[in-house]
Amino acid sequence: MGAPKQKWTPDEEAALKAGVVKHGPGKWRTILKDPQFSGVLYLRSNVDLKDKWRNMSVMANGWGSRERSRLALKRMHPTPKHGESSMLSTYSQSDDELVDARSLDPSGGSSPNDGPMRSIMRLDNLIMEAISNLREPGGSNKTSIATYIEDQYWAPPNFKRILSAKLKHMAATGKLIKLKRKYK
Amino acid sequence: MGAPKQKWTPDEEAALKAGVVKHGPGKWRTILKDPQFSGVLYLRSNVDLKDKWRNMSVMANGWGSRERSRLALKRMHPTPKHGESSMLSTYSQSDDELVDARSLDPSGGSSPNDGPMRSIMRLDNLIMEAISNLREPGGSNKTSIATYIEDQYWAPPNFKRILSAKLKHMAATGKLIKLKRKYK
DNA sequence: CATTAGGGATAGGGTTTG
DNA sequence: TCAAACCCTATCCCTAAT
Repeated sequence: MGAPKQKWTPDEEAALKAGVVKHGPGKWRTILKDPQFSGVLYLRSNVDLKDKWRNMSVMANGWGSRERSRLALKRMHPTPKHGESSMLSTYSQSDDELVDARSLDPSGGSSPNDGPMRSIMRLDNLIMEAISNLREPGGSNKTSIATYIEDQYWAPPNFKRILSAKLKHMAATGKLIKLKRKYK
Repeated sequence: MGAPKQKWTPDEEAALKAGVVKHGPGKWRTILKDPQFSGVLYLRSNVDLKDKWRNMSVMANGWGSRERSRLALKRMHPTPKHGESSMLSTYSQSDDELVDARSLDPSGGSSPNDGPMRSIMRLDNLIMEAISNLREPGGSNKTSIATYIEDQYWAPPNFKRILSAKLKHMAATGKLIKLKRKYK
């Protein structure tokens, strides 16, 4: 029914590895268009590259299940630049948790399967921990909070956007006092 | 380098639908900043809203029986041990139509069969909001309240009759005067 | 500079095949 | 049976246009 299976040759696998080294994982179309690899990989699609890389990563990860393959890659921390980020400080150490919608709804489409959700559920605590441990006079800014959390824990690639939105929401709901600049 | 996918929750989808009803499609930033929805959608960007709406619209238009039957078949494969009672409600529950978005209350939970009642219960809030925002000296009359609500939200064809009955009842029970005075 | 529309790429779950 | 290879599509990304 489907297409006949095209088994990956050692040359193709080597080219894929080299492509990931050169362009990074996730840049499948870029790798494919690179003249350095297109001669070997011209039979493959960007989706093929992604799928094959997933399989290779699984094997490299001790023959675990495919779901654990995410752990294989490490991430780099972007250099934080101090500039025009807002200063924030805690306003109450209240015990009530501000939990976002994802964690509230046990029936609605959330299985115990994805890591980002767990990260989001802990964001309030992480932010408090960051501000508390940083102990910067006048509160901590967005950048240093992000840097602290990324240094202490794994963070998803779009973590800065999530954190920014979370801080904005906490400020809007009175969880944080805005010191220097106001959001919105 | 890619992005972990943040799956849309039913609450987020409901808020987006309600936001489109209120502000119109294409007003993504406006929807996002509306306090009525920001509590649910604060993790999303205006582009996220645009993308999700596109996806939802596509599904509402050309979604045949193919996908549904495929998923239905898949359901029967694992664990053929129990009787027939497990087939009841889990699956057919999830297909809500785009057309029904107009009657959704984003702040409410998700009970399936309280549509008309919920609308009427919401009328108090809508009337209050209308009088409050109109700020007409001495309170607002029926016509201007209806105009306001119809301008801000979608209203069913018989809305004027419903509103009229509601206002009459509120006046008879003293709630209307109270509202008018409170928000004068 | 901010926002939106639209095309295109990716991530991750699911399915098929040798 | 099982994993490599392939499919599906919700979500995310990039860019032009305004």
